[in-house]
Amino acid sequence: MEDAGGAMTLERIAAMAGVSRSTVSRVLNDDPHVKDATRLSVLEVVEREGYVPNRAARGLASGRTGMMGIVVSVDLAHLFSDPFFGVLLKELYTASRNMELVVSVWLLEDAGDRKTINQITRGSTIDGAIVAAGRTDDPIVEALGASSKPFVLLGRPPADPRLSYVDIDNRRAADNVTSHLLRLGRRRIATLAGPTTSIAGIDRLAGFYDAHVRAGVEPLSDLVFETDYTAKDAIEGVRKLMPHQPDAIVAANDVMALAAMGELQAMGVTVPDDVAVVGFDDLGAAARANPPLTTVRQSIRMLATEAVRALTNLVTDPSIPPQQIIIPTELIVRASCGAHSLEGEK
Amino acid sequence: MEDAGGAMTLERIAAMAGVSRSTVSRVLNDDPHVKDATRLSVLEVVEREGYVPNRAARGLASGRTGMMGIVVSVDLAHLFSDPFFGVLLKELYTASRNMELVVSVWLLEDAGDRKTINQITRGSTIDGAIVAAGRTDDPIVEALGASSKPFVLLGRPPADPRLSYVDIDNRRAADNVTSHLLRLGRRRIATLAGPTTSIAGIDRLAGFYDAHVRAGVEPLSDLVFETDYTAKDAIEGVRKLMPHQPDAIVAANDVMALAAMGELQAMGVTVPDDVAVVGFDDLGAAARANPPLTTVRQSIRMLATEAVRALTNLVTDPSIPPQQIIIPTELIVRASCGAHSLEGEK
DNA sequence: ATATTCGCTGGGAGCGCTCTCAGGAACGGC
DNA sequence: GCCGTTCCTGAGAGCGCTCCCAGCGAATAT
Repeated sequence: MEDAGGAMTLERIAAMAGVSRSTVSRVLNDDPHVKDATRLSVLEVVEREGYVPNRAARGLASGRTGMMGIVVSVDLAHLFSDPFFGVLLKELYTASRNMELVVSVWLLEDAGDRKTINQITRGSTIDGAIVAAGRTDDPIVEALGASSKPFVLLGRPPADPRLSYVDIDNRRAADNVTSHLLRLGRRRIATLAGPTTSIAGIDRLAGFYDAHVRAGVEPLSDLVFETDYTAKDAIEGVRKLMPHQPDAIVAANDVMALAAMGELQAMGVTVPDDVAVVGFDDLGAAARANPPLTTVRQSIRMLATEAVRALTNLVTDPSIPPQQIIIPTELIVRASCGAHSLEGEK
Repeated sequence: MEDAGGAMTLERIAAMAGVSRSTVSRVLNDDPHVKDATRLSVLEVVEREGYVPNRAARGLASGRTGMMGIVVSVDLAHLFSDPFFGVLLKELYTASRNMELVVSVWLLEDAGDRKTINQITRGSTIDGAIVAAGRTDDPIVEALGASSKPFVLLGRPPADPRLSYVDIDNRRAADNVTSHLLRLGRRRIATLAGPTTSIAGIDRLAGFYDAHVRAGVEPLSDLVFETDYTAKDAIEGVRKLMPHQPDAIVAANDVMALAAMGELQAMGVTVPDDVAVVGFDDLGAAARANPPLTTVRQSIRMLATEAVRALTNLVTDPSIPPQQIIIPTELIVRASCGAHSLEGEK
């Protein structure tokens, strides 16, 4: 398995297999116009030699690089404190591998980094990009929109129907979890909402209202507290909300739900008897909490798989319409909502 | 700034600037044999057009791709629960960007993933790799060693002098922090050691002993507890160690140090008066702990910068000897060691 | 004055692939 | 038996760049 003196080329593989360069190329690209016997003998040589085609040559000749960019334009401190990104990266990687794509990473620390933006949008390094942008008015989104480089956003952009994106159904999920509490008889449901600058925050709050409207319950404005998704904000929120006597709290993520439970218990409030608490994300810690946290599970794997699939479609055929995909979520009922018996409900 | 109809090429830039292809190429590659006036006028056109050279063509012609692989072969669950990797990735990215390199990511979930290993070692996708491998007998290390692809390991390999690596000085750091405790009069110092399968664990334990030997203090075998770097192990360790009456605990990382402090306090033991505690990593949480944790700070930025630099050297000139670099650490003295007054000591 | 060097520039070859086109072999229908 | 069709294969061009060599004019040496 050593290096056999200099780089292997298509031509050399062809000579070894006793066919032409073209035929080997066809085999490598799954062209059906090759006799099975020929294909097999070529593959045998390819396998034996551990031959890997030269990506640069391939890219130059075909115009496609087989590389996908993962573009991250979010506050980095914020990014890595949350295990979400690591898992997302891993799932995007796996999905890309399944599509035989190489993943390159582009971090935009400074949103106005023109040089990097230029390389992403105009450079020939990547065929397309999957973009995680904190703000949807991010310059990279605009720059990609103006270029002809295909890209897929992670997270629904505010209202631009020309963009491709993959997102979870935040609104319906928040509706479901809130409805669950209403069904259990809670009537003074508070929420630790996400920031109104994030679409996810807006959507989750909208779902919270949807549930109330459908149930014919008046949502109480005193019971809405806006946060920045942090444990600190959650604790402050609980202190501000408790005087208004909520009987349940819908937190916009698990980090806040767990912090809220802790603070409630420190205040001598029983969860879920006095106040039910539900979260969003289904972090590993949610199941281990005391009481175990009722929450919304989102499949990051599905999100990643669909994002890569959508991007591949766009790269393969740029004339197709924007790809807009919503990933369903799953309500995970545990004890913190006061309905342990319903465990397993979807 | 829109796309100006089809991809821009060297040739077109050359025509616009009124020079030849070769001259533009020289300008782009910082070749000194270009008149300043010519260089300026070419750069002006390049800038104005937002021209980005075709990476595939460049790679094909030059034999170098300008891409660096970050190869991660560690248990992924373990990986992303620790903020370390995220920070490392970010720093590696930044260092690479400074060197005009594009970063591609390769995760080896299954260490025996021959196809991926083959692409890394024999493919022409990357010029070289920076490798974070959990075990040094990882197949990817062996495969890279057998290939001619330059690579740099993050973390010292056991004893192979032919490999390039960058590591922090774990042994000296552990020595320093232990010596610090000895200097403060502690004589029954326990340690929550890392696993003996990890070089970092071995080195830190060796440093722990070094300090004792130099101080003429006999280390007590009852006071060494081997862990897997987890909070759970730390708590178990504290329970096992306390009957042997240690007056200090050296934890192999901050996660364990913090867990140990918590457990000690739950047992009614005062930190640092009864038992001093020190850690390793200087996580953000270390400074916020109560009492604030004395620990060892390692510069991940420096680690990343040096790794990229070393790899660049190897790629540029494959004939140079293996690059072996040790990054110094810094002892951060806070209150948990019982020497608050020494704050700021290096 | 001519010979030699030097600084700068242009042209040609070719990196290893893909893709189009052309053509030979095998096959069926008449 | 010939022609049209299908199946498979090979040859050629060319993707956009780098690198080497050659060549030009100007500066320096003889």
